[in-house]
Amino acid sequence: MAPRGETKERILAKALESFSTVGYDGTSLDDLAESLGIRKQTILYHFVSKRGLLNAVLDESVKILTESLEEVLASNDPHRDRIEDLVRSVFRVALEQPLLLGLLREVSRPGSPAAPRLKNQMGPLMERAISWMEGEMEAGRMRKTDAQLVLLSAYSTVVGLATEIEILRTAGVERVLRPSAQRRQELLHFLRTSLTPIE
Amino acid sequence: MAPRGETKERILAKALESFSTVGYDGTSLDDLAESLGIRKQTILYHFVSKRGLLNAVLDESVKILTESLEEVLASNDPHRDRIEDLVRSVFRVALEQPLLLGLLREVSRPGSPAAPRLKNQMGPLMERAISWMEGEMEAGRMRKTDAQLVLLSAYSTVVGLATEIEILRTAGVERVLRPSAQRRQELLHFLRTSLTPIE
DNA sequence: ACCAAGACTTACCAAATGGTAGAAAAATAG
DNA sequence: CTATTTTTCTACCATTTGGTAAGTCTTGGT
Repeated sequence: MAPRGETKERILAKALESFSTVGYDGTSLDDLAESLGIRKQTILYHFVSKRGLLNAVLDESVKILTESLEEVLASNDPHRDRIEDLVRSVFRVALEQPLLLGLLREVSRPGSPAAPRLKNQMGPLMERAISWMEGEMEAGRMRKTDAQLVLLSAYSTVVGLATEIEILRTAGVERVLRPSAQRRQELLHFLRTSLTPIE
Repeated sequence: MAPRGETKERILAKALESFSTVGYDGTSLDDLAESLGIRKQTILYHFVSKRGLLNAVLDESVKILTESLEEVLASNDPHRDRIEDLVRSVFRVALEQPLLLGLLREVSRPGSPAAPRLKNQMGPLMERAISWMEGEMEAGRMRKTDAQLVLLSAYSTVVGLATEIEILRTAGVERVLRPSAQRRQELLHFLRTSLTPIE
């Protein structure tokens, strides 16, 4: 029928959407299939089980995120502001693929079935980021703090911006969603002032 | 049997545990009942439906959190460091009732059935916190930034510390969990350096 | 033309889910 | 002790769930 892997990718896309909004348990294969105009067994054919589908979606998402960050971490150009590059990069992903961060949020819950898989895949990346930060601190280009805490804080903030905004939207004042560019600028400022060493 | 509302509270406690770890959809009333040595219908008797149970658990949790914060926000003592008090207060809750923050995280997902209820309950508190911060900024006691962003960032960080640590535990280096007191100190430092105005 | 492999479907199913109806047991009031 | 109310249980049930088995249809190679 569909000659190429077109169906498979359509399933992956819809699955990402569903997992990241209603969660893993909240996603029914039947509903997913129906929303695709497809029979459930087609899904099971491509991905052996529901768990298999989650794994596939997760793998794809982590890959995108990793590639985006790896690029920044790899460059050694001392003229560029690495922190700014990182924030920009993550923000770009968050804006282009907000569902992707939603999935991360969903899957990084302690009780999630895919939590260990996520650990394995994100582990090396985290390790690199942390050791890079610690290197910067050693060299005096960054104020000495708990690298992991800063990382967790920034990560949580961005994920929060991408997902949890919903709550604040009506909870806070009326107009809440500042242009994301401005938001990014302010997060950047926030991070920089607490990270740049005192001259 | 149990003469007082003892059973009801036992149910609430276990429900909080379950909701905050495996999520709402991941929680089965049968399992919950079994883990309590009770029949499912007893749960349905006290709380009309599963959703009713979630609402009850949520109400209780928000109440605890609100009381803890309200106390700090209310005091007008200019000699005390309000930020420090806030961080301490939230950390105390996070340490004593980590499940409570897990529930918040679960329920604050956009697609959650209890999201609107959470909005309504947390709304006023958020509003107060934000307007307080903006007041501080006006008075020059706090550097001018996006109050909501800072709030979201701090909130996400603490929730992250309470729940998402799991990922970093094995992902990052071996020993990761610094004593929470130290963690709190570093978050405090992190916040203060980016919030105190330049003299 | 034929056949093997891939893609997708229909037909089922056992288990689990949230929920209803009503009986039994326990606590309490008189 | 009896009547009543509160609490808990047994017995069911309709629906949904993820998954299996086996078929049909399509496509591409020879």
